[in-house]
Amino acid sequence: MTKNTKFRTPDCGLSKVQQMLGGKWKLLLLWYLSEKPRRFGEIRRCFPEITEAMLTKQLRELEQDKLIYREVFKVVPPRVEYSLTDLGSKFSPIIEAMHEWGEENLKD
Amino acid sequence: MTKNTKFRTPDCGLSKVQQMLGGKWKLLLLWYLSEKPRRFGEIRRCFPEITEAMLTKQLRELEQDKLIYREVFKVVPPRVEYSLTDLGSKFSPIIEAMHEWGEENLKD
DNA sequence: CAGGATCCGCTACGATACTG
DNA sequence: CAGTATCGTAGCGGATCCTG
Repeated sequence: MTKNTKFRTPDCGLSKVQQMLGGKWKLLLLWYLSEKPRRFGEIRRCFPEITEAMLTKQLRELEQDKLIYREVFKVVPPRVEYSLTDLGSKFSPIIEAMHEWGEENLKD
Repeated sequence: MTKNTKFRTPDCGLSKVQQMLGGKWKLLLLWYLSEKPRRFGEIRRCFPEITEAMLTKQLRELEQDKLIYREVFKVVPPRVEYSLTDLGSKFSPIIEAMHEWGEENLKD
């Protein structure tokens, strides 16, 4: 490689990844959903620090980016389940690796 | 696992990772430095979209987090070289994986 | 139960000018 | 060459209240 065009920013895949997963809770949410599908309430209870508004927003963004799937059951009371898409599933090993790296190396 | 304490936020390794690498340019910079050590000017020229102030800030943060090493040569004109630390090197396969995932799956 | 609607502060990001 | 020093801004993240 003579020119390092591969690092030029906007069209680089890595940049897109960062934009998609830059949100403060995105990685945590994806990681949580990688275990198994979850209902809104479950997620909320698992991450009490996130406000409902914020949680909704992040979930919607992940949905728009095709990382998670949102299934609405037409029942009363309402039931909504979030799960990883294929795309999201393909990413979860990376999240797992990031977590391991953090656990092993970030023991301040 | 009966309780999902592993997802509880603040003490989770994944959260720390996100805080460390959440910066808009951090991943790109680490990736660039994973090729080989670079001087400040080289980095700047490779990422003309980053202002000098921003670049300096991000590099300093990466340095504080022990991901990169900053070596100052006492010469005129000044020469400063940035390189990955062992910690940073251990993370670069993950960056590579993120990039590949992006390239393969984000072709909108 | 699973959200939507507002409002708002902070700080991450950036533009510009200057320096050892 | 490799930075600092200031200042300005947008939007992310959050608090709070409301609804199908």
